[in-house]
Amino acid sequence: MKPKLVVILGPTGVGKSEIAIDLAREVGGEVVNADSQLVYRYMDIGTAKPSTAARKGVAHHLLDVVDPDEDFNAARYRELALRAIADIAARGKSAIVCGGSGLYLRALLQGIFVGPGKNAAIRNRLEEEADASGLDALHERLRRIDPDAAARIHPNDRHRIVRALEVYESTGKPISGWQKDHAFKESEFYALKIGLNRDRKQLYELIDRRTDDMITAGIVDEVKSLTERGYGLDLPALQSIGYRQIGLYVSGELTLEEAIALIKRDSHHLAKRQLTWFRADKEIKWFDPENDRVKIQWAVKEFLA
RNA sequence: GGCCAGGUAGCUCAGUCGGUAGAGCAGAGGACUGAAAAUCCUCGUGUCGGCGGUUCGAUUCCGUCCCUGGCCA
Repeated sequence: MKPKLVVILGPTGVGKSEIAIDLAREVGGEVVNADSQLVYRYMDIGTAKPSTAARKGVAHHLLDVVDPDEDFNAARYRELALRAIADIAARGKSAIVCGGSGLYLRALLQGIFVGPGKNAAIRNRLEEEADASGLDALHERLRRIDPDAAARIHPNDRHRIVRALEVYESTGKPISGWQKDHAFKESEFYALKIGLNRDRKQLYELIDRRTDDMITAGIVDEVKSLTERGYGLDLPALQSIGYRQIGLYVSGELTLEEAIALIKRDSHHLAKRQLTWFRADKEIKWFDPENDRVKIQWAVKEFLA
């Protein structure tokens, strides 16, 4: 019998945290974060990290586990989440996984290929090559060594071209080979996937309001204090929505109004991308976070019984 | 009130030397295996401000009216 796992997922700003915390109180559970930005310390306002007050009485895992300049990724997430879930089970409690990062959720539930991790030396060299001789040249090289991957990766998709070449160069085995071996076969959990969604227009309005609240709550000071701690604005963690735009404001390249408008726009885009990812997963049961609270509770209690 | 510049896609604007129009942004859909809040792909008919005139044919030229902005009174 596989261990049971409750998963709360959905687009940014839809109200996942609140529902997860309520459920945790209701069933005596603990929350495991599944959001790629909430793992970073000192990044609270811009990530809409649930406050300690909101979390009161409910244990949370995988929040604030790395510094903003540390490497973090889906494989590492999987390891830490598996450990947290095992600990929760050992305590006789229910784990409630909550977050909106589709890849992290998939890595947790179905694994991720166990190949080479990031190789900074190779990656940096490939990036330089891309700048010097163009992305097309790299995609062409990929086509020669790994036609399967090249067929699936668009010639403009810089991240994936670089990653695929990185994997090949560090192991001599093409990434498509690693992926075929893994293929997301085994799901080691029996998961109840609860998707939260609401009317798109309403969702965007909520995101806009939340963005204005972030300004009031002091996201500008948060970004300044991050740079004062020595974290560069070019770090991947600080290139995420909110931090990137406020960073441009702080460095004088945008007005505050422009930065706010861009945060709203980019958050809409993010929400849309998240929904595209989740829509493809037919195991998800969808609910309206406002009107279906009771239904969600029933579903979870029935699942855990 | 006069003069000037405009009124074209939800927004900002381009364009048609007369043959009914196209970019960016917004918006929508999609991809996603160690950066994923990242990276990338696809999708453009709208009385071309209203009415009249010239013309085989007007969004384009002419007249007139309305609206917006600027300058002058």
